[in-house]
Amino acid sequence: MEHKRRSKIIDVLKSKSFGSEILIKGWVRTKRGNKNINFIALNDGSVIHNLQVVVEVARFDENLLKQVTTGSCISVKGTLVESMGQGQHVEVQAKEIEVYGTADPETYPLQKKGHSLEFLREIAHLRPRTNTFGAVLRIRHAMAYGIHKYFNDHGFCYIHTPIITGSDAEGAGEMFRVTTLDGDNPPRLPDGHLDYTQDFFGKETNLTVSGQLEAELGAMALSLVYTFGPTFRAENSNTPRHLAEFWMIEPEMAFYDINDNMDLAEDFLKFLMQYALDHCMDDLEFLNKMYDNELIDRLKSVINSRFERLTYTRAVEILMASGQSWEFPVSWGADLQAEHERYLVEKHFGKPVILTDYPRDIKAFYMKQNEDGKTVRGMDVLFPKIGEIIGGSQREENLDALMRRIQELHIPEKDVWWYLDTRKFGTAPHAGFGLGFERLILFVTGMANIRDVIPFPRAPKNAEF
RNA sequence: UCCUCCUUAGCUCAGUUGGUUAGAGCAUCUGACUGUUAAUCAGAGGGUCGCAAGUUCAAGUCUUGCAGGGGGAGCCA
Repeated sequence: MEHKRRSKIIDVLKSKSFGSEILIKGWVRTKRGNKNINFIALNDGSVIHNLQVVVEVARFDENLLKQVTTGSCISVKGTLVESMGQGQHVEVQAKEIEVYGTADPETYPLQKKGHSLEFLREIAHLRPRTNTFGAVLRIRHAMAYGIHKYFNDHGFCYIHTPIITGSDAEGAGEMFRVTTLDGDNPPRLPDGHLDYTQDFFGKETNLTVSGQLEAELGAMALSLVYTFGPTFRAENSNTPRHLAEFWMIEPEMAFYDINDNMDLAEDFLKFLMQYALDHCMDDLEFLNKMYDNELIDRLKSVINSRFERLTYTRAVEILMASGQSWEFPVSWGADLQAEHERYLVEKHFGKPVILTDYPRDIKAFYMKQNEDGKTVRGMDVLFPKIGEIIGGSQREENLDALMRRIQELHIPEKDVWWYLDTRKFGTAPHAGFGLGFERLILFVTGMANIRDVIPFPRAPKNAEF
């Protein structure tokens, strides 16, 4: 029995083997034509472009062709030919068509005409079949691969940190509880509190808000490590830049100080932008045309710019001298507001900015304390359009200094004894940062809402699909 | 969570100072057309105006509450 292998449309479109027999499979985007000839635009997700299938109506059963509608899935055997029409170089002259799955045109939600992104969010199970989400998902894949490639090529070891954590000391926000206790009738202690000793892990557990503390443990053995996994925040954040479930990349490097950390962050981001330009140009051109006319120029400009590095203190001086009127006043010691960051990145410098040496009271306990007693060696990378894309720091490796901070902030020592042990046994200067994967994808795709760069977004009041 | 705007046909929207039978484009269906490119042309079908209550002779339109969504802010990645 003859068995022919399916060709991917991305390869067919590049092929010049005119006259050869090929087999293609995919989903119908549109069908048009007249009673003599039909044109089917077929897409299999391998590339944003469709392959045109030419159907001589007389050669096929009428009922078969009736089933070929927008959204249906078909298999086509035919001859690869040079296109007689405009708009494409190659097309397939159909000889056999098999319908795998019909799609009732009366009820299939996707039309050949464009849909709003808001509507597509309501049909997230079908939106990968659109040009936009095909492009976003291919870019998202390329960025995930590029991240692993970058770290692998630079001698980093990929560490899998736990999704379920028994520590609530990470201090990165509200957590989702993980439990097998009976929600209707949970065991309670005499004082009324839940009795977690009867829970699955014998203690209170949550979904992770960061893999950083565990990544630091890895860096204290393997020197260069990174995590890349899901992260969960139970914050009631309703913005185009926040998700309850998102993916984060967290490299952690022994023997790096904050300047090494900044060098890595800048080089890493530029590598990823270049990787997108090198491997996703078809998709970027589509997004550039449909959503953001400056997208490709912006990616190139980031690659070619030197990120501006300055201290928080210097940034405050610039903001106070700017003559701008702020909704929130600028003062040393207060966290910078979105409007302040945007001014620095988009107006004052016109390129990515890395702010360092923040007041210690507005930053996490693990950041390396400076000699001035007021600031810590934190760093935030601020990007145009999306704001903070990376947050990181040199870590406090001195046990006494770290202990003082933990006591000041009333962090229970019993929860972080294992973290403190790294400072007790062979401590080393080290640094790291966290990159929000979806924020990276936002920047690289030019999409405006973070719910449109993850297949199935999780956000307050939204866990469908 | 706060501020603000929105919710009318499958989709995107219009709907006047409250007034009789709620409109358009696209999509869908039927027909026409010998190579189309978001094909084109002609015709047809398609609505509990987000949900609930209230004001009024009369509510898509005004008021209140609730739900969902967009934008901005906070929290952050």
